[in-house]
Amino acid sequence: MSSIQEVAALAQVSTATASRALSRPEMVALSTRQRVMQAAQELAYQPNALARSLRQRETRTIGLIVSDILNPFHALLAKGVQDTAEQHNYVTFLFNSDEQPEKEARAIRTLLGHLPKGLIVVPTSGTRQHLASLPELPVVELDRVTGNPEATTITVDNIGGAHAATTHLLGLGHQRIGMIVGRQDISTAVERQRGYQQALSEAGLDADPALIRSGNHREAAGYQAAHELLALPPHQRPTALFVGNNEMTIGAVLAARELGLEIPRDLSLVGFDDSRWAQTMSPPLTVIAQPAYALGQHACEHLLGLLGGKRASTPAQMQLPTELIIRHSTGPPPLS
Amino acid sequence: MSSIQEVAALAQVSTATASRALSRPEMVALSTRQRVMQAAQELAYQPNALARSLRQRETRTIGLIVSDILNPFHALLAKGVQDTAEQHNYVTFLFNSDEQPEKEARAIRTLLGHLPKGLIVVPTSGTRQHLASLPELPVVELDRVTGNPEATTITVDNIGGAHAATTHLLGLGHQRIGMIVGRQDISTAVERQRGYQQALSEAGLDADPALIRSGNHREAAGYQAAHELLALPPHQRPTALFVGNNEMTIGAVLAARELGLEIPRDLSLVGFDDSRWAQTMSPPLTVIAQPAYALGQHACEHLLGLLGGKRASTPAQMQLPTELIIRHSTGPPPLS
DNA sequence: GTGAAAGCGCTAACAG
DNA sequence: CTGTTAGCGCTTTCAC
Repeated sequence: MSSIQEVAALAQVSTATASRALSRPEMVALSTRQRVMQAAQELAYQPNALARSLRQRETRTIGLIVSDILNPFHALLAKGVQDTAEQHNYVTFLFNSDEQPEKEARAIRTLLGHLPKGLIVVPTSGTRQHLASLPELPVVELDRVTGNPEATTITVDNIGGAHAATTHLLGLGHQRIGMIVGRQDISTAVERQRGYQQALSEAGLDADPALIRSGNHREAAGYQAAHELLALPPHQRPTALFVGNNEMTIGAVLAARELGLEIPRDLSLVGFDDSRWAQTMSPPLTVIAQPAYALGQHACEHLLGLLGGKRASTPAQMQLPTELIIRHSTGPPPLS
Repeated sequence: MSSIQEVAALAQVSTATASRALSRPEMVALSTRQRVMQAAQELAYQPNALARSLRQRETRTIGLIVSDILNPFHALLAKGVQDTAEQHNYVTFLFNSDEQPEKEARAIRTLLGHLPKGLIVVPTSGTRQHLASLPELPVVELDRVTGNPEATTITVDNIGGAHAATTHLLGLGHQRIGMIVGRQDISTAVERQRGYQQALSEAGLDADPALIRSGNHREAAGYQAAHELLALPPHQRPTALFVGNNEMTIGAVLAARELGLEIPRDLSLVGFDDSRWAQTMSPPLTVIAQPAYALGQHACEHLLGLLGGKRASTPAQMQLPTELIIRHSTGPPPLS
C-alpha cells in the first residue's frame, strides 16, 4: 500500500498539498490537482483510514449490535442499516449479542476501541446498564428499547400489532386465545402482551393467566410453551395461539404438528414477524408483518442525523406500523 | 475516552511503562504493574485501536465479503467466520456484494483502507480480477472459487452433492430430470451441473440440453426457469427438477404450485442447500445440505493460519462433504 | 525495570 | 495556492 508521501513525491508536491488535492480539491490549483490525482491513480493510492481517523479524531464508522443475525428479521435490520450507512460513506461494524449481556458488553468494549461515531443497538436485558457507563456516544435503540427516556428509538407498533392479531382471532369466534410471549425484560415482549390483553378486555374477556406462557425467544421455548398450553384439559385448552416472535412460532407449529392438530381446523395460529418460511409453510401463516429493512434504514438515518449537528434536539422516538397479513393458519374455532 | 497518558499520569509512570504494563506485563515490576492496572481500571481505559494499529503497522481485523447476507446460507457462513474471528480476538468487517462486481470492488477498496490482515470472500464473477490487483493480502475463497490455482479455498463437494441428488432421483425411476442451475461464471453452478451430468451419464442417459436452464440465483430466475421447463410438451417435460440453489428453489416451488402440480405426485424436487423453509414447507423439501457454519469456521481458521507464519506453505484447498436429506418432495415419477 | 524520544500516515494550523 | 511543522495515541527502540 502506497502512502501519501509516495504520491506527493511522484507529483512533486508536499504531502500537505497532496492531501488537499485529494480531499479538498478546490483548495488547490487545477494543474497541481491533476498531477496529484494522476500520481494517486498510478500508485493505486488508498488512504490509510486509521491514520486519517487518528489525526482527525473521528472515524466514519458506526457500530451495530443485533441479537441474532441468523434470525431473518435481524438480517434485514442489518442490511437496512448497512446499505444506508454505505450510502453516506460510513462503514458498519456488525456484532451479535446472541441475547447474552456479556457478549453485548464485550462487543461494546471492542467497538469503543475503534471509535465509532455512533451505535445502533437491538438491546438485550443488560443493555441499559452497559450504555449508562458510556461516554458521549450517540446511540439509537432499534426494535426494542431499554426504557431510557433520553434514548432515540426506532420501533414498531407492537401494541397495535398484537391488538390486531388478537382482534382477528376474536373476530373468527375464538374465546380462549393463548399467547406465547418473549422474556419479560424485553420491551417488545411486554408490549405485545399488552396489546393482546387490551384486545381481550375490549372484547369483554379477561386474559386468563393460565393461557400465557413466557419463553426465551428461541424455537425450543416456543415448542415447550405450546406443548404446555395444548396439554390443558379440553374445555380450557386454547383454540388459538398468538406467538410473539418468529423463532418461537416455529416451535409452536412443530408442537402442534406433533400433537396431530391440524391448522387451522383444530388450532388457529398467528405469528409475529413475517418470513420466508411463514409464507411457504403449510398452511401459509397468518402474521403480523414488520417493516424490518425500513426499520434499519431509519435507525441509520437518525443516527447520522444525530451526528450532523442538532445534538441537543429532543430524542426522537419513531414508531413504524405493522401489518396483519391474513393467510391460512387462522379460521373459526372447532365446535366443541 | 481516556488515553494511556492519563493512565500513566494517574499511576505515576511514563506512558512507555504504562503501555508495557498493559500489553507485556512480564516486562514490568509487579508493584508498578498493579498500579497501572488499577489506574486503567479506574479510568475505564480502552486502548485506541487506531493508534495502536497505526504504530504497530498491523490491525487485528479481517474482511469478509458475502454475496447476500439475507440468504440464510450466507448468514450462517458469516456467523461461522465471525464467531471464530472473535475467539481469536479479531474483528470482522462484513460486506455484501449483492452479486454485483462493482459493489464487491468498492467493498474491497474500503476494506483496504482499514488495513485488514486478511480477506475471506465469497467470489462473484469479477472477483478474480479485483483480487489480482491486490497487494500481498492473504485471501481465502469461501464456498465459491475464482479459479486461481494459487488461492486457498474452502468449498463444499458440489459435484458429489449434485451427483447424489441426481442419483436419488434416478433411483426413484425418473428419466427426464431437469436442472435449474446458477450462472455459468460461478464455480458452484458449473460444478453442480457437472455432478448432475455425471450421474446421468453413469446411468446411461444423455443430459438433454433442453432440460437445463440457467438463472441468476434469485427467486425470480428459478420461477422463470421452472415455468419454461414445465411448459414443455408432456412427453418431454421433466418429471423431476434438481435446483442448484436455495433462492431459485423457492421460485421453482412457486411455479409448480401455480401450475397446479402437486409435489411429489406430479413433480419431484430436490434443492441445494437446506434451510428453515425447506423443512417447514409443504411438503418438506428433499435437499443437499451444506455445513455452512463449519465452512465459515474453517475459512477463518485457515486465514488466521496463513497469518501465523507459514506464508510460503502450499495453498490449502479444503472441501467439506454435503449430505442428501430425503424428505417428502421426491417420489416416483407419475405414470405417463 | 523504567523513561525519553521517535515515528506510524495523515491533516490542520500557520506562514508565506 | 503551497510548504513547513506539529501532533493524533500508541508502541518500541535505545539509553540508563
